[in-house]
Formats: sequence, C-alpha cells, structure tokens
Amino acid sequence: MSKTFYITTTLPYVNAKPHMGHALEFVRADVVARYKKLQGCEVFFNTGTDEHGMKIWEAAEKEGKDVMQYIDENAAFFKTMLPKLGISEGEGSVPINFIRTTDEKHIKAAKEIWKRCNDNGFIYKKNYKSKYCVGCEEEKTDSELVDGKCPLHPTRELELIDEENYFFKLSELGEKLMALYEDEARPCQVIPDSRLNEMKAFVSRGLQDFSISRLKTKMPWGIEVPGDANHVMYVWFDALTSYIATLGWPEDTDTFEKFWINGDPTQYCGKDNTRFQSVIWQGILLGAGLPNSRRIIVNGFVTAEGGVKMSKSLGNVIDPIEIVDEYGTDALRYFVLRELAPFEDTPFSKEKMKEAYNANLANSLGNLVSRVMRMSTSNGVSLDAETSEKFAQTDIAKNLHEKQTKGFENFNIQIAADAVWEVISLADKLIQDTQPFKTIKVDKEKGEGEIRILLAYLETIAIALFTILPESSAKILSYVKDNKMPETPLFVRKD
RNA sequence: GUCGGGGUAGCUCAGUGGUAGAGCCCAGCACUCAUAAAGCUGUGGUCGUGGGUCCAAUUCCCACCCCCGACACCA
Repeated sequence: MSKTFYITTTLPYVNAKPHMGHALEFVRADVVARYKKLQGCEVFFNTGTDEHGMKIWEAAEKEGKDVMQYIDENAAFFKTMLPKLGISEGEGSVPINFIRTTDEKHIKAAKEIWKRCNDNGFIYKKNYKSKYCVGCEEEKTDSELVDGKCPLHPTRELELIDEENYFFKLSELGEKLMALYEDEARPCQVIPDSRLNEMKAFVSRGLQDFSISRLKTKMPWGIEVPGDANHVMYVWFDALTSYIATLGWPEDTDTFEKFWINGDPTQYCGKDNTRFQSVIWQGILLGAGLPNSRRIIVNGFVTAEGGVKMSKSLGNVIDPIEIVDEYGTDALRYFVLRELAPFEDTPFSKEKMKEAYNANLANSLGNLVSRVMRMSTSNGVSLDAETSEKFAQTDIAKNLHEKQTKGFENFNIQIAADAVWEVISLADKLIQDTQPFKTIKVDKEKGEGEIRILLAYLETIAIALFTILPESSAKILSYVKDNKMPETPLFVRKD
C-alpha cells in the first residue's frame, strides 16, 4: 500500500442546497480518509464546490443576485455542512481541502490542462449544431427529444443553432480508455463492477468528440479559453480539473507527485456522474498526458420512500442537516454508512431513520454502553491491560478485525459496520448468559472478571467505530478509560 | 430495441449444488445490569413462473413475466 493517499468527492454544483446524496458521499469519503490515516497513510482529502456554468448564471439572475454573491452564499451551505457531518472533526480526522472552481489556483489549472490538451492535439474548433426549443427557451439534447420534437412543445419546430465551439477529441481515446480499466500497473478501477461494465460498454460502442466551450456572448460565466477571449470553457471541463488543482498542480509538482501520482487517487461520485469521472475525466487526463485516477467509487441514489426520486416538486426531499439536528451527527453517519446500500439506490425515510436509530443506536449500542458501565462503575471494576490484550487475541476480536479490513479495503463500509454490530450482539448475549450483576454478589472475583471482559468488548467496539462514528467512539473510550458512567445515554431513544 | 443487474420471511436486504439467513415488525420468556426501556428465545419463506441438466437446484442452463440501470453534452 502507498504511504500517501488521495481521496476526493465530486464537487457539488452550487445551484441548490446540499441533499442527502451529498451527505452520503462526504461521509463515506471521510470514513475512507480516516481509515487510510489509521493505516498510516498521509491522506489528502478534497472536496469543494463547482461554481461555473449556465445554470448558476441563470439561477443567480433569477434571484436578482450578483453571481459571485449567489455562489458565495451557496458554497457556504456546503462548507458549513461538513462539520455537521463530522467531516474533519475530532481526533483521527483528516483535514479537508476545500476548493472552489472560482479559486485562482483552480482557474490556473483549468487553463493549463486546456493548453496541454491543445498542445497534444486533442482540442479543435468546429461548428456545433444544437437544437433550441423556443417554447422552453433552452437548448435540447437529442435524448430529451421525442420524435425529434420537444415533448413539452410538440407542435413547435425546433430551431437549429449553429455556432463555433471547441471540441475535445475523445473519439481517439477509446482504445486507451479500455486499456486503462484493465491496466496492470495503474488501472482505473470503477466500483462496483456493474458500473465498470456500463462504462466499458459505453466506450466500446465508440466515442464521439464533445464540445468543451461556450460562446461568451451567450454565457459569460466560465473560465476563459486560453488564447480565445470569445469563448469560455464548458463548465464540467473546468470542474474536473479541480481534482488536481487542489493539489497545486501545475506549479506544485511535489504535492502532485506525492498524492496524485503516488497516492492512489480515489474518487467518490454519484451514479449520474459515472461517465464524467471514469470516461471523460480520464480522457482529459490522457489528453493532457497526466496519470489517470486509480479508482472511481460510484454511489447509488438516496431515494424517497418506495424508491421514488426525491424532488422538490414532490415535496419528499429530506434535508440531511435536519436529520443531524434531530438525531445527531453520528446517527446520520450511521444511517448513511450501514442502512443505505453501499452501491445501489436505497430509500430514505424519517420512519426508517427513527427505526434504525432506536434499534441499533439507542437500544443495541447505547444501551450496551449503559449497562456495562453501570456494572463497572458501581462495582469499581475497571479494564486492565491484561484483559484488553487477552481479548484482542480472541476469535471475536480477530473476526471483527478481519471483516472490517475486508469491508474497508473493498470500500464496502456497510460490511465493516455490520461486523461491529455482531460484536455488540455477542456482548448482550454474554450478559444474558453469565449475568455478572448476579455473579458479583456471590463471587466477587469471578464477577469482576466477567465485567472486565465486558469492558474489553466495549473498548473493542469503540475502536472499531473509530472511523465510522468518531464522536461515539471517543465517548465510549473515555467512559471505559475513566471508568465513568455516561451522564446522559449515548443515544437517547426517540418516541 | 440492445446490453447489464435483479426478483429470497409482512418490510429492508444477505447468501448457498445437498433439508433457507440477518435486522426491523410480531409473539412468548426474563427483568436483582441497562435509556418507564433496553435483553433472550421463537413464529414466519413451495428463494418470480414454466421447463431442462444432475443422485440432489433457491443456487447451473433455457424460455417467459416483472422491476431497475446503461445506451453522451443531465455540473
């Protein structure tokens, strides 16, 4: 394993407030970052905001705001959400690098990568024909059309717009991309396999060049194309560059080498982003002569109940911050990490949240901490190094460690979390079977020994939760260490 | 339409060529440790339908039905 590790989320587009999918992506990336740090890696953890493009331009205009003011406000929502999700908070955390695509260093990097692609012959100018629906007053893509007409305005003829745009020669990179997914030395893995298959199918069908600029007269909110003041970069061309701009590329070659070349660069994204990350971004990197990403981890969507899409118009959107405010940071992390499928779409509902919270946090984990700590504190029994070390050698501890490693190494945090709850359940069973609270009254030494073992369980559980529920992990460890009863339950049961 | 994934307990999902598993829900037991409630035990499924291969299929193969995803300019 490499001694450095790079991980990034996709940069959320700031035309809306954070939703559950963002929270999911941030939290999962945070867990992986913490895990790698625990493994001894120096970790670079990146996120930020994507702030150019037509939609932002329009949204700002609609709200009658200056664009910069508008994106400052929206970027702040994302930035302030991070600590609420426990990102980069507390011991064991990895500091976040937050890049905005309006940052000076990002703009520099975007221009440089453009230049390099251009120097390598991957950028050219040609006429771009787009279809414009006068009814909607917007451009339509072919996939949006039904029988060649706008489904919302089927009686109107589409207007053809013909303008000059810069294009990227993705069509020449198909074979190289296919080879990249299978490369032995530095493959670009797409996780899970089903997404990789989709991408391979997509690439093998043949790739087309695509436009990477917009006329400034039509849409000025973007990074100016080097050497052509009439065009700005199409938003995602610049946005993708942020993953290396955050490292100070192109100037800071040391940091770039340390983390991008040698740091196993790992990217999280939502499933709607698979192609951008694993084909287009890799294509741009190839075009610029830069090393590929090592891994794209694709999350499913968080849906509303019944698997339907969360949307404002349906009124079924759940704000992650609202959940944090009601249940706490670790509770949201718990849900996102264990209750939501690691790679598939999964429904989120407040009922499910409450059910899972009560069953697995208040009852299982929280209650176990309470009952063990009551036994230990009221009998003055504390954990000693010997019991702790001995417990680490048990099959229970070894099995937990094995499963956690397997889960984390495969970016399946659910498996790593499941393993902890297995141990929690074993601890409860042990109490039921041995009843140390009874034993201690008839055989002090035996009872104390049993309680000490339970404390070792607790310690093991807390350590295993270090990356997943950092707040709770720290609390439990301090209860055990100081032999102190929690003043309030770890997770208060909700009615 | 083409390609890919899936249809397993009331719900959310694991899993396996040899008499089906977890969590939640529900029911019983216990309650002298624990958050006016935690715990333990248990009920519960002809593993989408119809064929086939095999001593044996939920697990492999074929067909069909249903669901989901991909099939480019959605930041």
